[in-house]
Amino acid sequence: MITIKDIAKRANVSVATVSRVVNNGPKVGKETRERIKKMMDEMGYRPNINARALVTNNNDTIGLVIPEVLDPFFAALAHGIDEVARENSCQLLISTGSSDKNSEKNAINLLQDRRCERIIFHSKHLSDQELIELSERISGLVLINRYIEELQDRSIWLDNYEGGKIAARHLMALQHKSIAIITSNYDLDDPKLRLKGIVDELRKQSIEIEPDLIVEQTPDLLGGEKAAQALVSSGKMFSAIFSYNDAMAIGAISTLEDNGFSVPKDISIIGFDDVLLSRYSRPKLSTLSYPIIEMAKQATHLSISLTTGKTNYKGQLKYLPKLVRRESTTER
Amino acid sequence: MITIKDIAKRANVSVATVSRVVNNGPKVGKETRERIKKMMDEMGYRPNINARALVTNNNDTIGLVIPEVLDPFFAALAHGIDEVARENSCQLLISTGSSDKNSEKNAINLLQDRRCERIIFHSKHLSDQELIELSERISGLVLINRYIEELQDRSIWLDNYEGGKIAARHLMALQHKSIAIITSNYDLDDPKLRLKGIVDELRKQSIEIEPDLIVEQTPDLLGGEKAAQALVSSGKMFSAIFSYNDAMAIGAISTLEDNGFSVPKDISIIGFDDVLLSRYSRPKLSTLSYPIIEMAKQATHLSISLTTGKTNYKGQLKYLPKLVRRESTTER
DNA sequence: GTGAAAGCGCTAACAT
DNA sequence: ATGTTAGCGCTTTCAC
Repeated sequence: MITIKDIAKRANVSVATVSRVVNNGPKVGKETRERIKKMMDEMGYRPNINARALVTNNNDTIGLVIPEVLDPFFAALAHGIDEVARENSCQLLISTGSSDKNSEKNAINLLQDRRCERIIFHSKHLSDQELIELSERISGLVLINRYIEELQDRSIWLDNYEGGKIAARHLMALQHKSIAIITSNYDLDDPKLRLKGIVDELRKQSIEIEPDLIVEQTPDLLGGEKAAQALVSSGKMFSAIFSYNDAMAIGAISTLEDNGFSVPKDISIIGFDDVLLSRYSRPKLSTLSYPIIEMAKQATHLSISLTTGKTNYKGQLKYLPKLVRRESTTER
Repeated sequence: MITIKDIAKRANVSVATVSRVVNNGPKVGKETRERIKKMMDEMGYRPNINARALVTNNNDTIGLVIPEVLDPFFAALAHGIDEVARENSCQLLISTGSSDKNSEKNAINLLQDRRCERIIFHSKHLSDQELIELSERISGLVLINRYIEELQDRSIWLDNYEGGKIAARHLMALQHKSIAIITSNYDLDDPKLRLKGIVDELRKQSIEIEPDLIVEQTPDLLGGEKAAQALVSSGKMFSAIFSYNDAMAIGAISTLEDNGFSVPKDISIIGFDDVLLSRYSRPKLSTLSYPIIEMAKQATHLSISLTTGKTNYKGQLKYLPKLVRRESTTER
């Protein structure tokens, strides 16, 4: 590998000068600059990022902590970050495995080992306090999908509670009175808030949800199938389902139809997230939008502005889901 | 940030000794080792990977070059790599944007700048020769979804041609004689090979595909919709569709049903890839499996074994798609 | 078993 | 405008 020294020698200048042209620094003669530049790509010089990082403590990397990359939701999140990162010539470094407290700590540690100053953290297991402490040590730390008051200008989040309410209003407007709920069995804020939102809003109209009609499962396709199976087997009546997310909703539809129920004729169902596929499911899924890509992009801008001293981020911090009405919900 | 020096000072030993215990090196007294270890996590010491990388030229990173991370296929690829990488305490570094020759070069350069020795490369635009040259400079370079004879023990690939043939046999077994094809409009080997496979196999039974019934589109949901629209508008008759991938197939189903055609009653359709969602589409999609996660994992093992001197990789290199028969294909 | 010291490739004072 | 030099934090000979 050819280094800055090789260039310096070949060009009869000092390494300092070469370094200056590499970094587009000032104080170097126009002629020299051109000469060195030419030499650099003749010799195929590529700066060693590790060496640079060692001295600057910045390696133009943006870290992302998520549970995994296979879930389309997280893939979308990663995608949004990647796009903005590239615009700012940063590379995306993914640290997966944030499925419990320890793995979250571990994931963030790995990023710190790399002296990664910019981190988008999808944390669901660390305490507020722990995150506050982390934020003091990591200047570019941004939380996504989580709101902490003390860190409110570093939190990009969606109002899940309001989302639940919006779904409730939609279902009530369609005259549904007996509503089942398929929710996640993970002990997290998101499902709780969505659930609370719908329950609170229904209660305003004196509609109560039967406890038997609230079923918990893993928040994925398979979980949706199982949940729907449980609902069907219970023998209870209901005309609509609120699903924690689209994946569960699509899984549920699959099971419902297999059991002879037509969606939405017999049962309406509304999802949450508006993943790409909800537009292509049969029937097309009514859902609540979760503008995760946009949020991810903003998080990245925020993180970058945090680390470049310009604390001039004026973007949005809180997002609201929007009702996306398609075919899976209809009048009772 | 606390460094190796701080530990050394505090423990009254030299940095060399500390370095040895960090790396579990030999030649350090049992008692000293314990003492230093204890001190390290008391003080919360974390080695600086950049510094280490500078001297060892290895930063325990595994690079991945793909066009983007949003596509579920590439997300799955990334996921497989990530899993094996983590088992080997490597971090996944994603370099996206390999959508043309220049961006592929650029993506791989960025990884090289980071002195990343292990790279899984999904290359569709660089020439065989260019890749061969690259492989000489990057000891852990592995190609995925591409076969190059000279690099055959570093290529993990799927036999697309055979895949086309398998689909053809399936459709013929169901008595279909007039078959339409929805393929990708990207100038790549994969669509060409799949197309050639099906055409060759049909021809064996003297079935020719009408040129009007071969339509090219972007290989995604929207492309599938447009392609199906074109097919429907053409007014030509056909009883089955071979789709380049599942995304297009699902998009096509959407359009077909919107136009009053029932799948598979009126028209059978077979996809390619067996993405997670094909199991949950309505009707469930018949398709050809593309074991991309498994392939990605093997690619990672291969890359790691390439860089650790043990060239003892004895895993699979070539993969065959398998017919996954579900509901979207039926007898004519 | 342990330490001293050189050096990885680069940046950033500080000279000139 | 250009050069000299001292590190950045670590690994790795080579001595002892």
